[in-house]
Amino acid sequence: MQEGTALLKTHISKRIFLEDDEFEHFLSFFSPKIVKKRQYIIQPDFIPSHRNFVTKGAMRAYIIDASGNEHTIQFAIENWWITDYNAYIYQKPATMFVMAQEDSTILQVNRENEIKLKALNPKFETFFRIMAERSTAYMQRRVIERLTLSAEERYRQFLDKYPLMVNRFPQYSIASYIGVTTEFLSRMRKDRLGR
Amino acid sequence: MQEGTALLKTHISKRIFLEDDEFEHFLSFFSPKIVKKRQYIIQPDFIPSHRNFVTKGAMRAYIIDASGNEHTIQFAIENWWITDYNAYIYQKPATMFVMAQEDSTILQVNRENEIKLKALNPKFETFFRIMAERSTAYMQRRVIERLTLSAEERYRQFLDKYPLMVNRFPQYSIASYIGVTTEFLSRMRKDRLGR
DNA sequence: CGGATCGTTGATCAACTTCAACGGTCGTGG
DNA sequence: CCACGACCGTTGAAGTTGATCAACGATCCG
Repeated sequence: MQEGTALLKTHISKRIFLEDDEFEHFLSFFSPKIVKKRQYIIQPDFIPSHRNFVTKGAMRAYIIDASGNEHTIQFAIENWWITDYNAYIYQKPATMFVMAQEDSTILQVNRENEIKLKALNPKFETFFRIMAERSTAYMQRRVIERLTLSAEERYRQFLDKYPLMVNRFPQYSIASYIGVTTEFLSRMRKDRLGR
Repeated sequence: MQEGTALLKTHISKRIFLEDDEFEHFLSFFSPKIVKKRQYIIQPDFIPSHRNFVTKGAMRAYIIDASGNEHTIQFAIENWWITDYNAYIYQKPATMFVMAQEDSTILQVNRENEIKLKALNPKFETFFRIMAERSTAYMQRRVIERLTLSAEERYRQFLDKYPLMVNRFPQYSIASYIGVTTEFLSRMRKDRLGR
């Protein structure tokens, strides 16, 4: 078994129960890939072929808007999935960049294999259903936070929820994730937070 | 067959293929409910027992934040699902209100029946997986819009995407959905939009 | 008819952005 | 192994966007 599959196995077993041979079958559809820091696995205008599970390192998905500003959509470190979700699901050209923030290793399924997996075993289908449900819930929480909290509160929540992310991603990317400019985050940290 | 199930049947058949008896089986887990204007089907602190499919009328999910301001999380008219997603999925106390904006009719599944359905037939599981995947994609688009667009652009997009919603929900609820105050939306409409 | 509900308008204010400049650090090539 | 440039965070000053508060008018419905 490849390096890193142990992490994915644990990840899966927290969501569904699989027999050993089912695990092996499931994992056989994934292939490992090494990505060097600053290298891209998804770029705008190309259809993203894979859903990616990070087994080592740190990756980041972001968009560049009409005025050239960068907005972080998602962070991913070990045990997180990352892709341009819309583009991957509907197999349309990506609008995001997904970039390695550190030298990383990921496990990839491509869209065809994912579809095969879902058809192969109802448990696999269940796994993807649970993932999607939780993602929806997660994204909805993010929408709610954006509607109801101030910039400072959003930053505090971020520190609280993702303490492991804080030191592995540049500050400007965290600023753009919570929806403020680098400068303003810098000022908040200086004026209002004890760090 | 109950009134309204025809809508749900069409809705399902756009996502998965079912035989007639499977349809009937699926639909037998749902029950219709009539909700009068201004009546609530979900309230904070109560665990939401149902996922709701609107067959007639209009419903709205919103949150009241710490300073007493209302924020619309979701609109639903005919053929839309609505619930407090986080609370329903994890069976925790709701944080949202879900209210009928017009006299409405909905079809309800409760959590236990939904779980039974998923276990009963892999196709049913697939249906819920597809719903969840699309919801994730949808919510992610909303996050991206909020990060990259101005208030005016968000309102224009709303008009563009949900022309049917505009006349069925009060303006302040649309304002809070796109993340501005009623007053500011009113001014935008006056100053900058031809209506 | 009368109150609730909703949208509008004006004046002022706060949150956050923009632009420009600077300083530190880190990694890479010569 | 040093120097230089990229990268990143910080700071200041001024500008915008959108919020807040208060008042008013219209409409709808019972």
